[in-house]
Amino acid sequence: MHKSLDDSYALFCGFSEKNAVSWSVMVGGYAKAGDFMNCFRTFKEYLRSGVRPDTYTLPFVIRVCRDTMDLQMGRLIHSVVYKCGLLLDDFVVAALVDMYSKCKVIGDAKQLFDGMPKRDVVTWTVMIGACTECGDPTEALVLFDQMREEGVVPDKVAVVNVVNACAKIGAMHKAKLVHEYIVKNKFSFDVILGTAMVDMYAKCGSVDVAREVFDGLREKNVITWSAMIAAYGYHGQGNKAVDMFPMMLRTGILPNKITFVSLLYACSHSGLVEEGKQLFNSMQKEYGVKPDIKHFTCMVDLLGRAGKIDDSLKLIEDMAVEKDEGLWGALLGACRIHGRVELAEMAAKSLIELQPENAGHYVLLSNIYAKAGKWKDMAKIRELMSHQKLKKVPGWTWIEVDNKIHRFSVGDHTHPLSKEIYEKLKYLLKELEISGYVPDTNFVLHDVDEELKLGNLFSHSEKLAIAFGLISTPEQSTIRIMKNLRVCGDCHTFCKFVSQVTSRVIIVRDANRFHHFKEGACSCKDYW
DNA sequence: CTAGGGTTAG
Repeated sequence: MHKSLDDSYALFCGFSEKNAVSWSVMVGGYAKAGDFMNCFRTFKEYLRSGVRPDTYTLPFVIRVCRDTMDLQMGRLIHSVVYKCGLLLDDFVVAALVDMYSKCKVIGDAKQLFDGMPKRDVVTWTVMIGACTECGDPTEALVLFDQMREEGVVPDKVAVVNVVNACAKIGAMHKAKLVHEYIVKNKFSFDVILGTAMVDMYAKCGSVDVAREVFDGLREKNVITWSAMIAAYGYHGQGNKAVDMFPMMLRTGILPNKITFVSLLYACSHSGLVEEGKQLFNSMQKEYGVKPDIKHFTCMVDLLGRAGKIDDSLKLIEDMAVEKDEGLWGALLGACRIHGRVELAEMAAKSLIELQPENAGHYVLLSNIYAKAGKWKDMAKIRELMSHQKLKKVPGWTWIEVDNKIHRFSVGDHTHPLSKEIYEKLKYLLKELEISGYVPDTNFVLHDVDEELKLGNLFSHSEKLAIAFGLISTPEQSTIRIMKNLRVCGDCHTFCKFVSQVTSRVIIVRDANRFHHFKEGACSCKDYW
């Protein structure tokens, strides 16, 4: 397999004097060829040879650690870096930061980064990407500002990383600033930057601006088209997503696996059952793309949401692909919508078997029991959860006001305007109740009495963020919020009423999709 | 002799 490298290695072994260059060519050669074993082996020989590893060789081995997620080896090499006195070297540190971030230990990455008095544009870029990767895009955006303050001029790759941070956090105002920056500094919209921008605007809540950017791009490839199709999907505009497909084909671009995931997702979230079936049936026959578990999951979701749960079961039984938690999750979701309690139990059991530590599965089943009034079963699930010390993932909601991102958790009192927020909420609830809003305590998973439940529900992070948005943004302006979990059923109803009573458009990005609330209705048509 | 960039389910 690595015949040519074997020859190189034989030749290399014959060198009477090996220097840093010949070592690094050999180590790097194995790394590039994906031969990790030999890469590490040669690197160890290198260390033993007494020649000091340098700024050229080390990044190769560190990148192998990143690609194999070998944190242990990564830390070992970090200690070698220290011994070689290369902790201020941009190439080496950038590689280490990248390795730590892919291994999800952002603290180690940041510590290294902070230890450098001067950092080049690549090292900054890697650090910015690391923050986004590890779930702190706010920090990524702060770093972008710091970088410029220190006089480091961002290039296109740096900007793509910032665009990604905006996309991930959904910060529309920041997104526009970054866009202005790109235009002002005359970065050309190549296909990668262009695609990242399409994705950013869509994920910041504006699928129309995403489309404008898309239309303005000179070059588009299958990734660009897939990003646009996916965007229509998660904004609930399935028809537009489906319409893009023939347009894409006409430009001579062929679909890949992800294009079909995006298309099927769009169909399932807009109730386009026939269109979805047709695409699913044609993907292998006409385009040579073999359906994998994700495509099957979309189909289970598509059929299940539409109430065709038995068809969806049939599909699961007949499929020749290994079943995973996502698949059972889709079935469970359908059971939740259509009140199929017994089948839900079966799906939940499969899910819990696969992932006994995932609290979300228990919560979903518990909510299904709650909706069906099966309190005893619900109590059993809760008991199971507390027995295993399973905690729900904490929910957060973000809102961007005055170019600052404000974050709320349930019952949060840490915001400087906390008092005003709760007063607004109280006032708002009175108004909503007059319009017919009834709080739905079924969605509260706590063993507390009704009054406490109400208090809890009242202070969900979504509601706090919306109340804050109402008091801190101009009347009539759109309110955009982002949540890390799925929006709860009561908050969904709440948003509809708020949009009605306050004449505001509210755009909510939750963990799964966008909800556009306007005049008392949601773009998801309650089909989520 | 080196480095950092875009799409996807539940």
